[in-house]
Amino acid sequence: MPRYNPKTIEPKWQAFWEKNRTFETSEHPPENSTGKMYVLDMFPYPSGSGLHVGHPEGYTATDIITRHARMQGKHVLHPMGWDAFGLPAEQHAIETGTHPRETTYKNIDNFRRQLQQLGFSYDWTREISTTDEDYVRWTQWIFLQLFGSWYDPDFTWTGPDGKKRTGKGRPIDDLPIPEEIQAEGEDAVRKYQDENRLAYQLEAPVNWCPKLGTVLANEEVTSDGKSDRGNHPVERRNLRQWMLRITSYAQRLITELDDLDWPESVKQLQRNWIGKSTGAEVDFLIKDQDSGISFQNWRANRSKQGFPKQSDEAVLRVYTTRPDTLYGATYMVIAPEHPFASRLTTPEQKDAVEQYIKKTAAKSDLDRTDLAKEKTGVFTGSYAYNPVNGKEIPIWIADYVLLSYGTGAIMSVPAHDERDLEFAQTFDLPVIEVVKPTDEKTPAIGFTGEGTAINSGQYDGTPTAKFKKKIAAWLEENGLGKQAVNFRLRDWLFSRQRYWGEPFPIWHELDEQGNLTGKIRPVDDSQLPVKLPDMDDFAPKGTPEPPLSAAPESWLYMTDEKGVRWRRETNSMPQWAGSCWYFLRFCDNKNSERFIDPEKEKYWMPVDLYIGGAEHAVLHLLYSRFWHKVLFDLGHLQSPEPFHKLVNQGMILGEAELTGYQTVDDKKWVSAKEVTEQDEKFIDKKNGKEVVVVNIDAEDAQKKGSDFVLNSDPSIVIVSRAHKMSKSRGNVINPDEVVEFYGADALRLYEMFMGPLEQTKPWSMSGVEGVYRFLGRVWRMIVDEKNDEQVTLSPAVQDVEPNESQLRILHKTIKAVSKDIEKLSFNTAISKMMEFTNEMSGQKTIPISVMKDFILLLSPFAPHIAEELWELLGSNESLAYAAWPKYDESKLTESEIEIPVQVNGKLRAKIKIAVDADQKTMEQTAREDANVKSHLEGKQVVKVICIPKRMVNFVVKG
RNA sequence: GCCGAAGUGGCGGAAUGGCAGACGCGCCGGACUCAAAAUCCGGUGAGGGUAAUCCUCAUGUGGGUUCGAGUCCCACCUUCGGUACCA
Repeated sequence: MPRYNPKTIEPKWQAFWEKNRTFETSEHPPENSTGKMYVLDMFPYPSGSGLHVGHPEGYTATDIITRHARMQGKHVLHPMGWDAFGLPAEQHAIETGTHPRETTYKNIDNFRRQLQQLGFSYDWTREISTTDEDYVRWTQWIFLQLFGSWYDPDFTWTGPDGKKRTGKGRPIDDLPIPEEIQAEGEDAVRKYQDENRLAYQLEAPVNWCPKLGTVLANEEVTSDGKSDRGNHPVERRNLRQWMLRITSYAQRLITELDDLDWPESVKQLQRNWIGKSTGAEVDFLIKDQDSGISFQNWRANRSKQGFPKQSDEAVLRVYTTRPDTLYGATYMVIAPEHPFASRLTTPEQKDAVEQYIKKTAAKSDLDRTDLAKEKTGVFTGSYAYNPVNGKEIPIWIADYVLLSYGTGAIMSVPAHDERDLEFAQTFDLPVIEVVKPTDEKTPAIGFTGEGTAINSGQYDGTPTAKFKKKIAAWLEENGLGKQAVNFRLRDWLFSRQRYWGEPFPIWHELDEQGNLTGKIRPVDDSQLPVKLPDMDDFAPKGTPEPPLSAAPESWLYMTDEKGVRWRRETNSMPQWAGSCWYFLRFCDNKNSERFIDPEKEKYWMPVDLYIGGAEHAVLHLLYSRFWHKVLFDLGHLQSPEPFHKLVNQGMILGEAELTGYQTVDDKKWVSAKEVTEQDEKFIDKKNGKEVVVVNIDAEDAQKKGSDFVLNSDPSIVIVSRAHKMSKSRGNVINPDEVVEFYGADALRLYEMFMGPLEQTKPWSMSGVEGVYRFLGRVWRMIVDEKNDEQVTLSPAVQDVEPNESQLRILHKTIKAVSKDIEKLSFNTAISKMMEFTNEMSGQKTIPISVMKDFILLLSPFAPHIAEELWELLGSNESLAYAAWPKYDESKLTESEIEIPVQVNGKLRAKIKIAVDADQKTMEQTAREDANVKSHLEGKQVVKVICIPKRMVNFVVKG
């Protein structure tokens, strides 16, 4: 069997690695270790459809890095596991009656098989699944850490990393209890504590998806108000939910991004998601006929007493980023859910307001945002005083103001805010310009940038930036406002109404009637994990009541030592929970005492390289960082951040397709230039009629200018595009089939050769064929194909000293491949190895030593063929820990090199010169070239630029 | 609208400010073969030219900096991804 046959080689070496436990990470670093290296893939959700070609892309990249690192003497940790809770398994269970556990573990087996046949060097003894009871135990334990803590924003401390921070998550017992609450008794204290926990319950409007039978986090709802999974409609409902106080960590989540080696675009995405804004909170006195507080008295009072921490009933507190526009505030708006809404409504306005609130409450997020761009609202009948000038301004209710941001109330400055202007125009409210743009041509109304103040009393003429500072000081001095920071980030809605997730380790107290008293207590650590009860029916009931509420009584209830009945929390945790800390468990996956041994955490963390899809740029990566910081604050971890270096692999699209458009009835071609997309339909712009998409064979099309056109009618432009792989499009590539046909090495190599790791790129089966042929050439370079019986060395491969040019190409390749691996530039590394092979294959004698080094270079990319050839070249040990070849700079230099000669920057000749030729010689040699001569003829040489080893350029005139 | 990434042959892509198109695919020609597959060798940006180690043009568009720009600067266009009343 002389032909390159991955089908025999690959299983052979996979079995070898398993038997010899080649890739198990030793407890202790190897002798002469050059340090630890933790390389991690984003672990997959083991779906029923198996591995997708997108998975091996990142996994091959990390595999190359780790194999290379081992050969450099690094102590490598490279694990794999499963993010196995989640909707699809449960959905499948509902449809087929199979228990999600069964489906999940079956899918895991399939995924593991698929990954193993790709030859990844994972340490499988560290495999974990988020659904393992041992793992769930610690996920629940971490939840209890959150439950048992509060955030002290003023606490200044220095962490184990030596950095000084302000703000810390601390044990709930350390929470100072205000005297007035202490005085109210034990229940009040407990309630106060509960309200301050990092994990707390809240009655809140949530995204309820009837179809999925669950509430969703904001992040799981698309911008058009559909569920991220399944694209079902989502509506708003008030439900009791568990929330995690991620907003407390907002500032640190922004600040501590700085030291991470992440793509700047991902950092920016997180910053935008957290959305910090600075401005001021300002109190507006409500004009109140009953109390009769006059504006003057209030102002005088405030000057004395200052700005209260909590706003009182007499005022409406707003948040603004533009306190410099206070003089332009002509009305106020509160959110429909604002607690003052009904109180501010006058009897005459009562009907209108009630109707409006009802209407907006029924609106889905979809209606409240995108489609309904026109502003709606209703006047409350009440007024407030503008604190800067005492003017009475009306208070409106409108749903363009959100209760969940800032204070849920705004001052409207229609002249300088797009939304306010639109609203003012709709309801005919006054508009006062208070900022003059620096550019004369720009109209002041609608100008939202910075300029100079007008119509602002004594501040007229002040530039915006300066004005902001001045007015902030003035507000503070007069007790009317203070500087404030707001974040777009909301607390994390952490509960789901689903069966297949981690149960909360929480008990709710019941009174004698069986109603919740509001008192809760955590399950004791020693009782963890709270296992999922065995149930036959886990289907959502279409009501917010979770499936677990139908669990067996023995699971659901307990009676404590005092005879009090308790009921378990029946919500479950979201899928994100398990992925928030799995990288920690990999370091110490069998520890039964702790979630991770502190020494191991100190040794392995942070993850040195983390590769995964860009779709997790905010959610998973933000949640993980949040949990990590909480555990860090509580002293359980020494690393403040989980992932040091992050790389996003690009998406792999289907093969490029040519498509054209035809009329529905008579199948006439319509040029793509005439077609536009509307609501997922394609319309002929000329007549508004629908056209259908038709696939076109590559042979029937040609390129014309920048377009592709039909051969039969070049006036018809067609579209060439690669699309996302999807079942409906039928362009999904199954890795199993690729392996079956070309082998794992070819698949790995191809995925790396396609282009830069981070780039989106289309699949091409003939590209796979190309790298497969390359592996065949490598095989034939070393193996005697004429020998049909067994694998023997090609007669050309001999134990001889390499000549100078062989050494040069070898060392050039070692240098380039080594550098490219470090840069994660795998596509160019492979092309360098192709060049090497092209050059060496033809040679009469090929030194074994050169081949050995080359095989080592190839091994991280195509490990199976490399091991096979390594063995053939005379080794009886795996190459997995062989020393990575080193290049010798002195072997690279050539005595004579070719350099370009330019005249006025245009290439005119190439000359051969000694590598160490001085500038004079270079110029001399260049001038002697016939073509250069002809271009210099009759011209005046103004300047000669000679760059040694590079080029010569003559600058001429005339 | 805002934020981010990217525009280079028929295609995927390569190029510390210094020979544009490495490497691969595809295509064309040749060798081997009775023939085919496989393999090997050569060619392949466009246009001009009898030919050359020749000339012109060419990295989305228009300007600029520079002896020299795919690469740096300014403006614009297009595509893709994310996000959207956040005061």
